[in-house]
Amino acid sequence: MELTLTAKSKKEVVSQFRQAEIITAARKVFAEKGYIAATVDEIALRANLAKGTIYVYFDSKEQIYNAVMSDDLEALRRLTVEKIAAAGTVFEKISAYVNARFEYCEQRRDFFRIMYIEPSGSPVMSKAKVMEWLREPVRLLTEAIAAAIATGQIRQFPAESLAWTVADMTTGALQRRLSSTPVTTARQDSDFLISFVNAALRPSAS
Amino acid sequence: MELTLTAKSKKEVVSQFRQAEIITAARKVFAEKGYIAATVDEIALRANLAKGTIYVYFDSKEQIYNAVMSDDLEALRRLTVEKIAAAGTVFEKISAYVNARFEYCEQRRDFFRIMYIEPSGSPVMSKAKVMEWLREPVRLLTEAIAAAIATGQIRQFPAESLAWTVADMTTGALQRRLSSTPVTTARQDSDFLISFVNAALRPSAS
Amino acid sequence: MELTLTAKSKKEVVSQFRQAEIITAARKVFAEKGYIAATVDEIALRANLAKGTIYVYFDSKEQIYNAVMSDDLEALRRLTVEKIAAAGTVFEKISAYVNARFEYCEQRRDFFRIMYIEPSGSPVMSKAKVMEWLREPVRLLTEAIAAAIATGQIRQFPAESLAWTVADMTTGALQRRLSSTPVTTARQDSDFLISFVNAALRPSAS
Amino acid sequence: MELTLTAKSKKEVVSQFRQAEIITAARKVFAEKGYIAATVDEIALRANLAKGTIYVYFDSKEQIYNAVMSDDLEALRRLTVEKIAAAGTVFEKISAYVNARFEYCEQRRDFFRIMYIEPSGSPVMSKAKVMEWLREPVRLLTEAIAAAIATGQIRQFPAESLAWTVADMTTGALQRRLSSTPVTTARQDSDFLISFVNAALRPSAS
DNA sequence: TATGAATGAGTCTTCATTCAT
DNA sequence: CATGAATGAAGACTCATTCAT
Repeated sequence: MELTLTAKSKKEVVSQFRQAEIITAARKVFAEKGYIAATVDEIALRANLAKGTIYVYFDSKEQIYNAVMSDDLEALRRLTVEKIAAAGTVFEKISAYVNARFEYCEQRRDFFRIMYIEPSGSPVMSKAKVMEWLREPVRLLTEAIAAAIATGQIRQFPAESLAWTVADMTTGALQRRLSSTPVTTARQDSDFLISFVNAALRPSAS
Repeated sequence: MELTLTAKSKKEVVSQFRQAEIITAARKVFAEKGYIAATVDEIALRANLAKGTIYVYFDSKEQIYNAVMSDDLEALRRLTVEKIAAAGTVFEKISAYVNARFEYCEQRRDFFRIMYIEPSGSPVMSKAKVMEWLREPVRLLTEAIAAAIATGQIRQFPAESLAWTVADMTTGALQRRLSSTPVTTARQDSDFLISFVNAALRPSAS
Repeated sequence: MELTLTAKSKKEVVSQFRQAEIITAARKVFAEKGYIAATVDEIALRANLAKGTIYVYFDSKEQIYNAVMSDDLEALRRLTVEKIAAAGTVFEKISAYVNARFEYCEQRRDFFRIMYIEPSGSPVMSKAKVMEWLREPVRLLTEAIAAAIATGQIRQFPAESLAWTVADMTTGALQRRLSSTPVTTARQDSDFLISFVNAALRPSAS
Repeated sequence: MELTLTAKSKKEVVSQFRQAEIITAARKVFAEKGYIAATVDEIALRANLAKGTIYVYFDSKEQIYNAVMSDDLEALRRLTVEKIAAAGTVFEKISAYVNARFEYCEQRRDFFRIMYIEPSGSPVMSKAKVMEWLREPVRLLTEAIAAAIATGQIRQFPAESLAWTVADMTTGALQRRLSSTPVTTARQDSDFLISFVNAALRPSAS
């Protein structure tokens, strides 16, 4: 019994290890080439596996892509949500969102490249899922903003639009950092964004 | 004499018409599929032409893509630049930028889809050109902002970062409108963006 | 009546003129590219005609090729046959063959290029015809040689093999002159061939 | 250990076998159609492989062509050079050249068909190489002839022209045997050529 | 007659996926 | 499980030929 169990576990461990290896290799390739131009051959090469082996762990190129995305999207979602939840004021929550994005981008350039640069040619099914993943932090932001508006802490703006705008500004800044050699530090960029939003939010001095 | 002239003109007109037809068809296909996944076959199909005919007017798929992009990028650039130039104050100039973008997006959804969604796999040469095209309006914005800061009209922010952020916010808003059925009107979105930026720029009441 | 006749003649003249123009252009293109790689487009270009016009005078690319070949093969055949007939002794006849070839090659490099370099991909039907055209001069040579052998003027060799060998030597020499910049003059080459054959033919001093 | 070695060898053997199969099939197709008219499809068909499989072993049609040519040209060159080197007198060396050509042609009709019939459209790079390959035996012949002339063994002729003429005669004879059903045996043809050359070379009985 | 735009069959090449070992 | 050879469906591009003007 135990033997079998152990054997199974071992297999599973190995299996998970392989999957992770493949995902890591695939992430790089997708980031460089985009979904369509990426070849399973190259993913296999970078994973130091034979092409056939890839198909032992994944059914299709699309499935690999989805695995890559789920992996990172989930991590990014969790990180962002946690940071936002941990923050106190709206200002801190917005700050938390921006910083979480910048941090994760620093660690996971490849993933961000896929996210921000990936074509419509990528598997469509996941698009909805992707949106869902990204939406949650914005929802948290929206709620915090709505509450702050209600208590007059900040100026009256449509809460959801505002939350999305914070997201857009962040995305834009990161995207620009990824597509060309940045002339400013990441810290400068995030600080600017935060102070800019803060300036806009401060209630008008009536 | 006139006959010859007319004849020549007619041919040229037909030729230009065909090119335009192909560009229109290609724009749709590129918007839907991205550069790599788009097939010349489908472009031909949508233009109601045989595949071979496409190659009478363009040398390659890449050339079609470049034609599509140049066409729209130049129009967008001109429109934006003109509107900004015509505007008086910084606030009006920012407003002009946002509105120009929203307007053009309204007319040219397909083009915006290509712009915002286009993969890394697209022809590289044009990428640099594209950047150049997009950069100019931001440069104008940057200059106006820098001047306004110098005269104390608006709060002190890094001018270029600010200009790009305006662009990012606009892009983000449009992108979201394109990828899902929007719940707000375009007018509401652009108005929000403008008032948000204005709020941030107003010099602190010290 | 006469009017009609004249009109017809004029048409025919023009038609023949056009055909000749096309053949001339085609000869050059076939010589440079070979049958398959040659395009009707380029033939039209060189003939200063529209592509469609080519098809007014010829039914197909193959027919153009055949016209080119017939044209030159017939001229070459006639020239060679006449020179051989005009010559007196075997030695002179052989000399005539070699010289006719060298001369014609000098004037019609393009044709020779097609002849000697043309692929198996060229229209097969004509191949047999081509052979027929080339065979006649060799037949004359064979007869002259056979007669000379019978009278003991020259050494005993299989007459037909000998005649073909003279043709081969000539062909080979011309071919080499065509494919690289020759270091010897045409005259030196032909003189050598003739003296070589003469040396071989002289009856053994028994 | 041995197992591994054997395994590896087996794969390599299979791989080499496949390459050879493809080359063999390609040789036939190229011989029949010429480089341009030959299709990869047909090569695959004749090799009993799918088209895609061809591209597992070769990168392009051109590469296949080069492989075919290198293969045979090198073998032909070596055979000829060896036979000439092994021969003693000039007469024997010439005889060796002719016989080597005839023998190889007997075994490798397809190759000779490509060689003698190949169009101008074939890959250009190899053309120079081909010439180089063919030149060496002629060089050996030239040297032997020059030496024999110097010692008065044979009549005075320009050595290089003479060597090329021997080559031309041989080529011509083989070409004719290939393009139509020969009425003479190969032996008769080669014997004739050799005796013909010998007759020409014998110093004049002064 | 002359034209050249339009056509579509045919070519090389790539690559996701399968399967025998 | 791991492999990588084999496959064949697709895609970009070419060009001989046709046909409306």
